[in-house]
Amino acid sequence: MKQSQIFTKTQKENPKDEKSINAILLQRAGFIYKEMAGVYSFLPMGLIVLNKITNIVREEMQAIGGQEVNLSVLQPKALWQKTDRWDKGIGQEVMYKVKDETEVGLGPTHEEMLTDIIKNYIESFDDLPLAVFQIQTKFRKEARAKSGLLRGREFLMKDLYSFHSSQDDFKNYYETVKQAYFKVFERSGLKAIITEASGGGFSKDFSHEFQIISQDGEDTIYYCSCGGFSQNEEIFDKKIKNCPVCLKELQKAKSIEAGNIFSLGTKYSQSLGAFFTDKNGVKQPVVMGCYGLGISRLMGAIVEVSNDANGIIWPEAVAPFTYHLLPILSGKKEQDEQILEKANKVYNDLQNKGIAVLYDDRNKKSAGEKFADADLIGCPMRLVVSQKTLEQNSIEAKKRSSNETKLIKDVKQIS
RNA sequence: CGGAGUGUAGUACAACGGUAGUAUGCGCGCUUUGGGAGCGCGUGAUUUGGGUUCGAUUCCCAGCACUCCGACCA
Repeated sequence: MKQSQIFTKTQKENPKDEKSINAILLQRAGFIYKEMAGVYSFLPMGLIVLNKITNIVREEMQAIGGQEVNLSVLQPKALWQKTDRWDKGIGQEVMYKVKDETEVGLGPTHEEMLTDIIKNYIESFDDLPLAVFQIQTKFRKEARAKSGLLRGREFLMKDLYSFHSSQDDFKNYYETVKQAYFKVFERSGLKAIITEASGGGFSKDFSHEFQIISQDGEDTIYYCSCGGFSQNEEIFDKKIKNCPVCLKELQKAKSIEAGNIFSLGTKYSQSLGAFFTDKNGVKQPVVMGCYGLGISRLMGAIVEVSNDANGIIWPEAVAPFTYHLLPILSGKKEQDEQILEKANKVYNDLQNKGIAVLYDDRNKKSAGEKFADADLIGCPMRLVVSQKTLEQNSIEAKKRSSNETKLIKDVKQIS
């Protein structure tokens, strides 16, 4: 991609009225555009990143047998009344409602809708288990949207629901999902701490959050570095001082809840009539689990934990481009032609290899501005072609995360 | 939803109740090119509605918007 062709531009100044790092850097670098509090549009580079995270999540959900669907955003009122959530709880507090000829809600979550669908197809124990997920924009009327992508009123979320014929089968699948979540975070370049949380009336054994430690997080967790213990402040007994596993002193930290998984039991299957016939011919309610993961929030969290004074430092797996190629001109016509010829060749070589590269072909821009933009945008590797590198018949390479530069002879060395 | 703060060029900031200014961006010209380059010319703004006043960007009231703190967050 040629930088001159992208319709976004970087901004030198921090936006007024934004305090959180992710909101400041993502807007300055041109990844997102703020429409309202908690509502952002994704611009070309922002969408590339969002799609990369989406694909990681999709692959891991498919790997554990999840079948992808796309449920409607518009939700019928009658369905939510069956679970008594239209006038109470989430339906009353956070669902946007639209009243025209009929009244409908904009989906904040999809237990009702999906349970209502699957009950038409699940009849026998033979039809279970089943795991269904979607990656979709959710709407929630947050009383206080804040911190850029960390808490929005419109956001991209993956929601997986599982359906089982027994509690034991659910338990096994719950463990499988846990491992899949760890893979998602690891692939996204994040360290997530699995944390026990309040179970919404169910056992805390089956309610876990995946927390990413960050000062801008809204949650507080008590955890041990050994990985054996972590609890959300909501349920933490303050008398506990040491890790029950390794006996080390517990630590307290602010954190971002990037995902949560929990048991639903038979609450929705009973109220919506999702039953199956067991081996003995007895009618039983389907046992359910629910597993959420905020994809746009994850993008914000990555920026929160991976940045420096000059900008974003994208982990390679989610970076908008792997390489940022900068020709630095000399002002002398003959040399500049050589510099551009070399840079063009490097660009074409990388493109031909299928490697994502952002080429800063804005030749009116000064060297300083190009470097500053490269740091702000945060591609993992920077390549420079200049008079200096030409004299040594080489290209300069530098990792965004490091200050060291090295000269390489050819792009073959860097793939 | 309660509390506090802030609304001025695309962006970031100034302006005693009396001609709205600076920086940056953008356009043109020339000079520049390894960390947001220089000079010249040009472009471009007071959140909305009331009120006080001879006169309001400025003071008062209300709305709207944004940020922060709190409550809330299946």
